[in-house]
Amino acid sequence: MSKGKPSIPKGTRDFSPQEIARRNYIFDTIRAVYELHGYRPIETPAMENLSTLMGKYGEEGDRLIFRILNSGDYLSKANPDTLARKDSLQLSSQICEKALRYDLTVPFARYVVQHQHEITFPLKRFQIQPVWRADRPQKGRYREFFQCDADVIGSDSLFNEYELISIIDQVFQKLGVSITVKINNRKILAGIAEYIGFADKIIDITTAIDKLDKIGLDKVNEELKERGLTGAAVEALQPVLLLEGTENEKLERLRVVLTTSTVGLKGIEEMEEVLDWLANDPTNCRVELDLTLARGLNYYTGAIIEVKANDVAMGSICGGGRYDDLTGIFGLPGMSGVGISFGADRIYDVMLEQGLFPEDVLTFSQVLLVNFGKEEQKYAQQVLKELRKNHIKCELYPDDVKMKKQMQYADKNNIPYVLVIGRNEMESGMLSLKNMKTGEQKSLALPEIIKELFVH
RNA sequence: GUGCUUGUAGCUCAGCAGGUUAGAGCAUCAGAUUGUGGUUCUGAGGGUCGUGGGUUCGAGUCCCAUCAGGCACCCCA
Repeated sequence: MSKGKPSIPKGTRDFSPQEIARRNYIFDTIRAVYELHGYRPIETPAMENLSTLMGKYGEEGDRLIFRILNSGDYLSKANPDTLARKDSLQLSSQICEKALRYDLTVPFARYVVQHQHEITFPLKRFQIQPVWRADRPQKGRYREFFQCDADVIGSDSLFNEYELISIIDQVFQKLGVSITVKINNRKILAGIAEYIGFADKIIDITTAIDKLDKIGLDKVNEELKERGLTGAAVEALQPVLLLEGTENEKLERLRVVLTTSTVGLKGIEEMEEVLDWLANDPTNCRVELDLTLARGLNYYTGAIIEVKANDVAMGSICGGGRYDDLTGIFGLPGMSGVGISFGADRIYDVMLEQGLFPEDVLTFSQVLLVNFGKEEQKYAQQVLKELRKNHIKCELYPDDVKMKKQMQYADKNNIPYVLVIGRNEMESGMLSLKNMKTGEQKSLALPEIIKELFVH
């Protein structure tokens, strides 16, 4: 980097018109599907009180929250001891009251509690906004990125799980992304932990077995022992890890293993019901029961959902699950919710890599009017007005420069048509409409031009 | 927080064992073509080789430090 050159923080990005156009295509698709299913939009502030966020994402999560330094003489309020000890973590909680939101789910929980008396439950809401994480950026990982959440809160029905999976299926079908939906249930995982005698170690067990396809069975077993499991427990876990067959076969076998676990059986029941709803309205994509799927923040209590793009090396592009008591921490217990979140930026990367964006999303103006000078421009001004009245996106080249330059402008900006209005055209009223893709040029009166542009 | 890796033009890179005024392609701008773009041809602008120090007669090249990117782990969208 040379000295004076400006830059932006690591892990953040500028979005140029092309990128915005493509990103909007993703947002619009998701939004349309959400709306089709009765979800309603909300937005929450970029910053929350730090106390709202802290402790909701685990120890690691707390570390990754971007804190906002208080304004004014913030050091005077800090505890002198903390300051002297140079205890950054503790100090930051004394001099930072606000933080950038880390996801959309916790702010949503806060929103629900705060607005509980205005809300008619169950509430179906969606939210498309950026979130920030002080993570180390790498492929498919940014410090500022967009999440597209949909949640149903205040309903225990597993129909919601089905509907969200169906939404995932529809969105990716529309976008042309080939995916696999992986589902699991936290209760089944709890049952497994109980079955092997380490109910209290469920987090350790799940984070270890989550890595199965990444590091292999042996390494997972090693890690399980490191995390405090006995050899016998690891041994007992093996048949569960290696389950195969259809979704229903897997569940049948699990039912035998987990026969003594009430939670486990409940999880199996839940899973069966979701699969049942799905059987009545099959998805286009594959929906797979994956017992090694343990992801999901620690507040998930039921279903866990994760979406992987097929044939692309990319982390999950959509995730979700059910949380029975998310609002409990904010003083509203017993409110169950289930939600999903599309990672727009990762979806963007996948689609770009696979060339899935339609060409026409890059078209802003439908037609460019050539500028030949003052007189012609006056005529063109009226044409512009008429086109716009007919909702045709158009623009006039603002300067009287040579035609080549104006044509290049149209070409570079993906403007599919150029309208040439010179002396001849003004006299005859027949304007020259050029199709930039085919190079074909037609001499047409304005009403015909409007008709022509309207179809395309 | 841990490990690995890379810094040369706006972008992608070349620069051969340290040796004259640091190169290419793409992009940009201009001209060939003053009413027709995407192809072609010609030309131009643009670099204190990330920064600081060291070794040397001489450093883009070697050494050290530092800063900044990238990738992987952890965790996650």
